[in-house]
Amino acid sequence: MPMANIQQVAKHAGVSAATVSRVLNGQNSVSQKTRIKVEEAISLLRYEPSMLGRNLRNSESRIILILIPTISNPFYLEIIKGIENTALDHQYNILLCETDSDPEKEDIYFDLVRKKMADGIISMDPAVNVETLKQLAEKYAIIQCSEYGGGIGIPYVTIDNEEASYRAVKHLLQIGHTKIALINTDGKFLYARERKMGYQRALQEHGIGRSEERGVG
Amino acid sequence: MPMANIQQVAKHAGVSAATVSRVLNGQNSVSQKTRIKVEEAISLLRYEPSMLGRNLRNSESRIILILIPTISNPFYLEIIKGIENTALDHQYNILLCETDSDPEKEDIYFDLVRKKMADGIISMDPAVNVETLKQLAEKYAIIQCSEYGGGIGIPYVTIDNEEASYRAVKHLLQIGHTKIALINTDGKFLYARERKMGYQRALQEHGIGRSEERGVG
DNA sequence: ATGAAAGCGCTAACAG
DNA sequence: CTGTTAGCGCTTTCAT
Repeated sequence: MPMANIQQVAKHAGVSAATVSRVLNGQNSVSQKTRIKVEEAISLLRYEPSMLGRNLRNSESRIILILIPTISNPFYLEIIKGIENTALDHQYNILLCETDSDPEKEDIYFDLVRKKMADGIISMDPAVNVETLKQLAEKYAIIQCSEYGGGIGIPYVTIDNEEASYRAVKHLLQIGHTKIALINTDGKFLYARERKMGYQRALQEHGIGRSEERGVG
Repeated sequence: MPMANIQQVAKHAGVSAATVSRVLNGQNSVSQKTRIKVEEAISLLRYEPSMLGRNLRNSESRIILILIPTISNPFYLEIIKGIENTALDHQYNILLCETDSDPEKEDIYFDLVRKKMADGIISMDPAVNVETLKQLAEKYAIIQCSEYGGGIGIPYVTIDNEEASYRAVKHLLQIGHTKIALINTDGKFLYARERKMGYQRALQEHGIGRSEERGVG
């Protein structure tokens, strides 16, 4: 006995498929009486709506790709969990894609969105092919999500280095420290400059001037 | 400009959608000339076949669920990679599902196959709800894959303990050892008895009898 | 509040 | 070798 479809439920309930669909999607334009009839038919037939039909009709897959260089790196685990939980709350599913930072493997996954198997990509692969990603982003939902992100012209989420640095120093000040050093890297990196700015802002708020600065060979 | 569909490709190539489909699926019942016309139209329109249409038509999602208790356990990583590679070779995709051994989370994933969002499940969660899994297995493709598997009436893959033990001992014998001990656990476990049998089989083949056996408090 | 009808994009059976 | 036709299961106008 194959799985019942929406038509059979409709017949059993003595209504049209459209009405069953309305019940399924929680539209309030259905009378209490009808709703109950439909719900009974649904549980009687153990009906489960098919995502295949719905997805085609809605032109969506409700799948999001997450690109990571390697699944073995625990750095990504917490982030992935967070993404996944939020996704599930919104009836989306996550396809975890290990790229090994290999353009060929990447391309397999890009194809998935071209073929509408996935609705979009959250890339956490710093080595991702930025050109391809940019092109894809013209037609599909793409997010660049890593500290390397930003500045390539597609939506991204990254670390607010200024604020993070500010908060760290602020914390140290609040618990009583007054001599706080910043160990930083070369100012040619944006994130280094940002961190320094946050550091200085916190100190200035407490009326503490930076004392000396020195480089390391 | 929305993505072209199979009809538009057909029109451009001056053939029917059916013929385009045949080209797409590599059927050899298409003349060389027609095939070329179609391929030209495809690349001209940058056509990418939609999996949504195809999947509905074929009543499949080409997605397989892998259930694991936690993604953080490196034990599963190699296995998952192996599964995934094989899956990709066969145009299947893997949805990695962390269950936390929580029946509620499990159920979310079971629903995915009931709703035809996934074609089947490979469960590597020893704590999986066996009853539910058995029921699902009546209608869907379910594999139990872990050392705890087997004996619950659904297809499974597990370790051949007898053979593994046999091979280990055999190896030791081949490199010249003759006094080989088996450190085992209680015989009430099937896998313990199996390992012992493999151990003995190897020894017997080399004409070596087991010497003594003792338990540990 | 409800139904009829059309259509999402594709493939397969059948006919020629 | 190729086209016509039907239909996978669902949602959404458009009527009523």
